Amino acid sequence: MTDQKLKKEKSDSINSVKRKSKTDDESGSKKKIKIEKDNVSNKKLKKSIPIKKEITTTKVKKEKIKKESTPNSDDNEEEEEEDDTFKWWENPDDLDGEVKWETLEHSGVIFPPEYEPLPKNVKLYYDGKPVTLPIEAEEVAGFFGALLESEHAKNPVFQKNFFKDFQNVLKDSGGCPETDINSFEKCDFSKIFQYYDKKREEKKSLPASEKKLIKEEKEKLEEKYKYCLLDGRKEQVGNFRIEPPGLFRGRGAHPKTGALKRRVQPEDITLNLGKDAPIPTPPNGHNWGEVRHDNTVAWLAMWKENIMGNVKYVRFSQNSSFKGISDLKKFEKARELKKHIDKIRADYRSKLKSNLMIDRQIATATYLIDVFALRAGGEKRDDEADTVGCCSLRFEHIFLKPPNIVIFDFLGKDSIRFYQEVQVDQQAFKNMKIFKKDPKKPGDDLFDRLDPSILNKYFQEFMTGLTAKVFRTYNASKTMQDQIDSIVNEGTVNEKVVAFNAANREVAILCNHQRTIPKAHQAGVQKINEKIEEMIWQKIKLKRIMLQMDKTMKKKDMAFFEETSDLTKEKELEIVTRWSERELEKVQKKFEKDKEKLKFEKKSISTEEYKKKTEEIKEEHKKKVDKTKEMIKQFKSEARKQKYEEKSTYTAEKLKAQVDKLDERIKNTSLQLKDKEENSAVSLGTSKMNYIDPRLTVMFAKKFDVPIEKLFTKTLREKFAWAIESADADWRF
DNA sequence: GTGCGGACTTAGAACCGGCAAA
DNA sequence: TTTGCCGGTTCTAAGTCCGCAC
Repeated sequence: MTDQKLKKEKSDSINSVKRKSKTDDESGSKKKIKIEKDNVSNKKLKKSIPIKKEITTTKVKKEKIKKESTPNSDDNEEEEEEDDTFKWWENPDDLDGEVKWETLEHSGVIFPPEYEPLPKNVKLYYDGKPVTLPIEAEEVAGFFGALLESEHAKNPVFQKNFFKDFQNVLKDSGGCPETDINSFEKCDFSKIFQYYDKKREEKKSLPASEKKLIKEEKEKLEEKYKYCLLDGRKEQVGNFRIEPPGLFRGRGAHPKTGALKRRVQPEDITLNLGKDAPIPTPPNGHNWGEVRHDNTVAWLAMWKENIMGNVKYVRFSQNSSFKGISDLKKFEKARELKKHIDKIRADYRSKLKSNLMIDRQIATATYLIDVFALRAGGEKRDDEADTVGCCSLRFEHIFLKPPNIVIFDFLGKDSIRFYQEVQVDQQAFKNMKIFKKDPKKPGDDLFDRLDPSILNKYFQEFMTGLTAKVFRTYNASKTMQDQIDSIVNEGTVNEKVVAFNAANREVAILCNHQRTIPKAHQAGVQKINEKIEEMIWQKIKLKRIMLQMDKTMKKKDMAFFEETSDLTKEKELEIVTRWSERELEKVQKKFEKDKEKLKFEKKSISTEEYKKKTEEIKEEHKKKVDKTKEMIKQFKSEARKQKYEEKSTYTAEKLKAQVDKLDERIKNTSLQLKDKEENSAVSLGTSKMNYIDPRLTVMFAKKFDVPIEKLFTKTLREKFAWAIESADADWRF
């Protein structure tokens, strides 16, 4: 199987985890838990109809919710909560079906706070002069002002879309009395920005107690929205807060980025709840748009958003039984693919040579989806960012380098670049060449006969419910299983976690999960590099002192002293200078801060005391500056002369011990740097959350004796409670 | 078969809070 | 004690896929 080989080569080349040989011991795994035993087939899941677990009256239950969720009932609450959890996975026969629930009660949604007008003195400036805006327009100007220093505000498309909508709102709300606002360039939002920035600062610098109070207040207000009653059981609601108005932040080159996302009114909301459930009261003076009782869906409320015309839903939270059930089904479906994958691979391999163009395209696309984990790639509208997946790949997205190298270069979901130079199957290469043949030109579809529905129909021939995305789940979890199999069970817990993360990283790379390199990354790397450089400087200095004390040492241990010649006078001076500047800066900063602090205290102390303290601070600062300068002077002179001060307490042993300590620190810092660089552009979370069967993680934790808390955060532990309780150390994907 | 809307999963960015280093 | 960083959480955009109407 050439492609499997290819795949293996691909992953081997990036894999740095220790390996051991291992036979496939699938049959050996114990099947303790019921899910495992039954292996919940999808058909079975679909056919079954939910059975009501408890029939408790709403009133009683409601009181229970209130009691349980008071924030100060601590431990007790958790225990109670534990008992109350609906363990759906213990009865997998009862899952899903067309009808999703029998009764559903909830409190509706929370609306964002009303707009708070700017103070009279904070204004938009137009053509250099302050102008008055109707409140509606002022709000929109404020949206832009608040983001003034972000990247969005520099994007011309963002500016254009914002300004168009701003002008419309301005017109509809009566216009600006002083002047016509018709040029974005003449608008100056800086005063508005400063106002919001100051507010942000104020909020941040509030005393901890005050912050806590505000938080508690908010929690109290939101309490009842957080939970709902689903078939009499308490379940958590996810996004019960309605999205606040603002400017649409589309990803990549989105044609509508910056457009005004208008305020959602109760009249825009459709609620979904049980027929007999009390209807939550809408905000004063308002009505709900619609109230529905549709028990075939899993949402509590929805509204239509005005930018793209998409529907937004209020749903159950990630740890709800709904999400758990669909996660389990998703991974079971991916595991089912295991049984069919050989047949599918054989089929598309043979169809790569088909005489029918459509079959060749299907086969080639399937190959790409299977081997390179591409997404299906549905068609997109003109008013969306131009991103592609497999079926929507165009002429310009692949470059062919004979004999069989393909360079993929395109923007995928979220405008994340997919760039890979890979060796592909010889026949697949030939096919892609044919698909690009004249008269095809840039802008034309590579797979002109395909769309995801055609491809998915082909997949269903092999397995019901098989679609393109299942391949991603399957290959991701399969990769993780293989990676875990190759990890040797030894070392500290931390080392095992590092090995697990390395495996996780392989999956993230397969799925092309990236993140933009954090703004501070480059600076951070430089800082660490400088730190390492300075530690080496310290170390060499110590070694040179050792030699100053006893020249003969060099002969005794050449290797140890070898690096003493690595540091040139120029380099050392450079390091000393950098160090000096930083030290002086630090001292100065401290001084500024002390002064600032004293200014604050001024009101509460006498003038005399204030004077005294000022003097003290000045004195202290001067002392520090003098001391630092003296050190700088010494270091510089040492560097120039390449001769270092020997202290009376020095002994060869003590110096050697210091060198060892530095070596250890350098090693640790270098490791930290490597990790930082390797992870700077890869995001591990998405694959852990969506692609890696959580039972693999649980298996790893149990088999390698790593606490699950080291691998799953609290939210993930809640989301994957079903996996934590059902997989053991022998579990296999 | 095609186009479209609805319902769901998947995704990175933004935000927040706690903790280690200075 | 403060600050800056990092991991975790929240937010909401952007995909996939299905089913229905024509």
